[in-house]
Amino acid sequence: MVRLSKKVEYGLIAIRHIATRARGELVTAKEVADAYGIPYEMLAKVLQRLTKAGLVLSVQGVHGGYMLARRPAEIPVSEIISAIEGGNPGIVQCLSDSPEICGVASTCTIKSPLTKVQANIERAFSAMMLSEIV
Amino acid sequence: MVRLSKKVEYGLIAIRHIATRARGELVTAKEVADAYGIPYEMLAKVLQRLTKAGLVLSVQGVHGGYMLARRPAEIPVSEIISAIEGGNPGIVQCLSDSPEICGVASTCTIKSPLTKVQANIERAFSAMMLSEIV
DNA sequence: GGAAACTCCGACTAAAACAGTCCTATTTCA
DNA sequence: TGAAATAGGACTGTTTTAGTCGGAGTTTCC
Repeated sequence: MVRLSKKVEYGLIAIRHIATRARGELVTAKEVADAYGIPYEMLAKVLQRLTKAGLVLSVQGVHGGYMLARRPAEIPVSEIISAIEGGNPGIVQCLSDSPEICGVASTCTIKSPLTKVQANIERAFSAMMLSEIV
Repeated sequence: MVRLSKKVEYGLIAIRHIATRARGELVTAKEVADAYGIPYEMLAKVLQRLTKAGLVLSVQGVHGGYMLARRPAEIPVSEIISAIEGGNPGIVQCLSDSPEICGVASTCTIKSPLTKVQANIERAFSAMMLSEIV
């Protein structure tokens, strides 16, 4: 029906793992990759995106690693997902950010009803905080 | 965030179009394709799947076409989607029908929390009936 | 009975997205 | 300086998606 990408899956596992640690403690990408059998380079890139989005903080150098930027109760799952996936493509092309290149645009009849469904889905992800999955 | 395929989009447009007609009146795939600028052969295949799933009835022959098998208020959008997309692949591979080939399966920590989110999404689609989008 | 109009069906191709890999900086610390 | 870590670009193979093609089966009309 709907499907999250592997990257999102990995990202959720990783950020949850980080969340289980004491606040301020650093966790390396390698540790997470080893713990769950996730390809290291893939995971590294996912964590970089989470860093860019301001969800986790990174420390470079030999004793570096990642830590949460906020408390788990303040991080909605929806934000994790959109940080990894990039934009916010709608449930249907029509509903995405990008201007209408829908093809059926002018005659599209299902756009407005689907807006409601989309809002429901987003609410489902927004309502769930990281703290709920640790 | 989540995205429906073009086929689903076309299917929704088509079945909605059919639903606007008088009960029992036949609508051809060509009519729908022309009306919305949808590739004919693609739409035909989508309608075939809807037929197989028992959502619409098809009549062959020169004055054939499609009509709804039930009243719009009795057709949930979720059923339309899964009729077109086939199985019901979960929000994450772990949650799909197929037995675990997840890779991280044994150590996967996010599976159970996501089950709730998935249930919410399915509810969002199940709650909306075809009659609500005509 | 034959042609036309339509549905039905499966195989095929092209393009895009996804998952994963590789390689190289850059930063930090011992 | 070298090891360990993040940062990030480029690349490849696989899968999914969108769309096409060709043909077969049905019904209706003449």
